[in-house]
Amino acid sequence: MSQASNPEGKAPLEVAGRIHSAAIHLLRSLKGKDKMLGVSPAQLSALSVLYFAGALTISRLAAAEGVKLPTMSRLVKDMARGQLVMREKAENDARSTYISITPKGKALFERGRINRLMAITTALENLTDENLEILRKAASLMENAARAIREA
Amino acid sequence: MSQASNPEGKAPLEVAGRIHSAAIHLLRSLKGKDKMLGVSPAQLSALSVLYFAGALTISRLAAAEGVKLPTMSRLVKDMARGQLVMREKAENDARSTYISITPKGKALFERGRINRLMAITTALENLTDENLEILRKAASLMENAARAIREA
DNA sequence: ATATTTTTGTTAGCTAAGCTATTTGTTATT
DNA sequence: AATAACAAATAGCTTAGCTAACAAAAATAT
Repeated sequence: MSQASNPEGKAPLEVAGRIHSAAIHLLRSLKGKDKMLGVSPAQLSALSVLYFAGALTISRLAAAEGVKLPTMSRLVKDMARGQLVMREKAENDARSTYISITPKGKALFERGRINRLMAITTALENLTDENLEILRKAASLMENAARAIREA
Repeated sequence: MSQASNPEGKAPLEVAGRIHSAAIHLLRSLKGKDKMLGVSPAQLSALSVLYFAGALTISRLAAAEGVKLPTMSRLVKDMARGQLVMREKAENDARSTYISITPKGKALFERGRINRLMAITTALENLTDENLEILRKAASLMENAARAIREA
């Protein structure tokens, strides 16, 4: 067992609270940065999945976003109308449609992403390399935790 | 100057991306945990501000949540109908109303908070004390960054 | 003192995003 | 061949966001 004490076992709960709060506050502080893109948060979030994961069926996209299928169906319709994504029939299965991001969608997403990351980067500007390394490691731990929770 | 190299200056941008992504994924993984409370995400989030910050005017509550005043006005109306918050006239200023969380609202919020924190705690269960300490420090750095972004 | 402007909040009316239930077409199972 | 399961779309409802318009109170100017 590599773990150390945790005398009362309350440290993890306290750390959970801090990380939870920090994640909420960080994302809330960024909420305003997407305004000028003229696209909604839900659409931006779906675009992000398509950007990184590539083409997905509507069902899978809905699952990835944690929403129900009809919600994603309409979201895709709206994004397709705005030329942000395109539909492709699956060749195996006539029921499925693959959704992929268009160059226009990609460009828009990248613009928004830069806005957000620049805001964070500026806020991190004066950190030491040690602190940057702490954040890097913490990000990895948080991704693991997120996966564990998702699969629980 | 206490900072070290950052030869290309690209490390902070990369760390920003990782932290941003980790925060999104962590919160998305928790999205489902509030279902059984029977109260909406927007209401839960407003309750959380009232829980920690105490009584606030609707304007200030709206600002804290990053929404416009009419949005919060209606949200408060709905929460008041559900006995989750109560209104109190300000004695100085007849225009203002202070909103505070009720015992019922407090109990509901605490139940939801425990759900979320237990999920995270379970996911963190096998971490070493060193890693817990990394998360604790990272949370603090993220709160600072969030404040810097908010005030930018 | 009075008039004007600013602030606080509400209401109305719109759009977007979430949901469940229903329907249609397609694939898998029996 | 019949039935069950699945993918997607649509309809209809609720909630949450917005702007615009309004009322009342406070602050500021004249």
